[in-house]
Amino acid sequence: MATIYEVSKLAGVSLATVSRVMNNNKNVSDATREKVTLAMTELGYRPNSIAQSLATNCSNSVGLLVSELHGPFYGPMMSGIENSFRNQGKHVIIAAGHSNAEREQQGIEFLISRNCDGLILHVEAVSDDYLIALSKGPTPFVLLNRLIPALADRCIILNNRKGGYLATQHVLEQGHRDIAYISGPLWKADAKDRLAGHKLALSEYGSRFDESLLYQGDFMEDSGYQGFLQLHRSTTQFSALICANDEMATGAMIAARECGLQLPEQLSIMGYDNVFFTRHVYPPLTTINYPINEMGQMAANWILSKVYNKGEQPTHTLFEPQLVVRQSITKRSS
Amino acid sequence: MATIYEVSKLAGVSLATVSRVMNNNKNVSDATREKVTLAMTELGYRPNSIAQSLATNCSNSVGLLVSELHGPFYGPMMSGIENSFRNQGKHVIIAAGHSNAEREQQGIEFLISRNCDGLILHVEAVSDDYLIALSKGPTPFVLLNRLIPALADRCIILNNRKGGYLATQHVLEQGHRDIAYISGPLWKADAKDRLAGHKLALSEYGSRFDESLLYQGDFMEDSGYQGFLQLHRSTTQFSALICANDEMATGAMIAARECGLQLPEQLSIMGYDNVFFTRHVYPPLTTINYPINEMGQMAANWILSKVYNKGEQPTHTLFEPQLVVRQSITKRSS
DNA sequence: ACATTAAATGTAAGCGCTTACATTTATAGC
DNA sequence: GCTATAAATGTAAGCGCTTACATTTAATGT
Repeated sequence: MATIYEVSKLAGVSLATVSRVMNNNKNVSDATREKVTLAMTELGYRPNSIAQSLATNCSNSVGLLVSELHGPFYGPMMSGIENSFRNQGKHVIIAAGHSNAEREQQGIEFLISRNCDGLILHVEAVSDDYLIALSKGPTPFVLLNRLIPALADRCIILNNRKGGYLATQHVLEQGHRDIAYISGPLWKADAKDRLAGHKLALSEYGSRFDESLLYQGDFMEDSGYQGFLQLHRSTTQFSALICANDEMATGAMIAARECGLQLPEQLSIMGYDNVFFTRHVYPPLTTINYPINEMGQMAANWILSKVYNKGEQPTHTLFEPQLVVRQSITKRSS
Repeated sequence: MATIYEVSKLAGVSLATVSRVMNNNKNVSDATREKVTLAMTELGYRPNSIAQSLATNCSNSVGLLVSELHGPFYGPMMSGIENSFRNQGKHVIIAAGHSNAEREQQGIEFLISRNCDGLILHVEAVSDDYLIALSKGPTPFVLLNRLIPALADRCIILNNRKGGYLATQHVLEQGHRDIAYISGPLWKADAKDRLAGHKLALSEYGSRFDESLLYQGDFMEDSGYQGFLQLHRSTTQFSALICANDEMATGAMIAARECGLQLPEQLSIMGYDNVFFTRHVYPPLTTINYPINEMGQMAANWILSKVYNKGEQPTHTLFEPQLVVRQSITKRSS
């Protein structure tokens, strides 16, 4: 691999000049710029980005930590992010945190030790305090889907309470009154917020919240399955089931069908997230849209502007959910 | 950020010694090793990986190019890969190629210019010749899901012909004789191989292949939808439909249902890939398992062994598909 | 006690770039 | 034609590490 030195020799100029044309410095005459460019192509020269990073103290890389690399939720998020970065010449280094405090922390440290200029973090297990301490460090980061009041300006979140409200409102308006709910793990803020929205809608419509109709899941498919089974066994009847995310809704659908229920006739089911496969389950799942792709892009923007002084300042950090009506909720004529 | 220099000063040793303890060089007395370690923790020292890379000419990063970051197929692949690498201290830089020759090439060049030590490529559009030329270059790479005879030793692939055969065999054994087929784009080797397997099974069972029952899709959902519509309009009848991947099968299911067909009673549908959501569509899709996660790990192994001399040599590069029976194929009692 | 050898440590030259500063060359004003 | 100023180019000192080689120190044999 040719180095800048060989280019300078071939072009008959100094190292500095070659560096200048590489960095589009204005102080180079057209003639020499031409000479240098020629020499570069002749040698098939490519700048060594490592050396550049060392000299400039900027690695042009941003770290992205997500819980899982697979799964319907993270894909679109990473897509939005990679896209924004690549055409700015930044690259993204990925790591998975597996919703586990230790591994999340390892991931973050790994990314930092990799000299990332900035971090985009989708972490669930690590504590607020840890993150606050991290924010005192030299590596800037944004948080996706997590609100820490002390770090509010770097949190890009969804209005989960509103989403929870929207979901329940829709179910209520279709005439359902006996509504079961499978939540996420309630130590996670988003799970809590969604449930809060649910309760709010209930009370606004003069329905009271029934503890025996609540099952706490873990956002994974199987807990939706288990949740339905448990709810179904209990004595309290319900005509609709709201799940705090789509995977659990899917699990619940499978369980319901196994229990002989006709869907959606005998049970209406509601999801949350609007993950791509919700269109494909049967019946197509009514759900709440989570604009994760856009939020990913916004996170990328944040980094681009705060770390690299490129692009516009991110304008909003609070995104709004939307109801997506499909066919898993039927009207209940009472 | 503390540098090696400050550590050496605090510990009262030379730079070289500090470097030695960092790299676990045996020629350091326990006493000084202790001193240095102490100084490091006291200063909160972290080696600058950029500087290390420059000095060693090894970036400890491997580039991963996939068609899309989202989608059910790539997630598990990336998962397998990231996992293998991280606990070896390597990091993965991702880029998306979007099944488009130009963007794939850009992605590869981007990754190379980023000084990746090795590349894992899932490319579809770029030519064999380009890849062969690339293989003469200094950056080693493995190919995932693509066979180039001249580069066979670095191709990790699935026996797609066999998979195609298995799919059709199963359908035939359930008694179906009139079988429609929605293929992938036939310029792609995998699409071609799957179709070849289909034809082979057909002929082995004394059934002939009917051109009018073939529709060429593009592996995306909508082409399954369109494909079914076109096939359905034509005069030739069929009791089963085999799709060259799960997304198209899903699209076809939707179309079939829209045409008033009862699934699976009036039409059996077969997928390919065993993407995670196939369990969730209705009826659950019978399909062919593509062990993409394992193949990703194998690719990672390849890099680990060839580039970093770590881990065992990858043993096999040809993976075998397997039939996954669910409920989308019914027995045809003729 | 001394030479011989091995182990531990230090010295200094890179790795391929950027950039402040110095120097040279061109441009303009008189 | 000569100075004042701006533009173009060059010089050289880093950036934070690694590593070949040189040097010092400790261990061993006699």
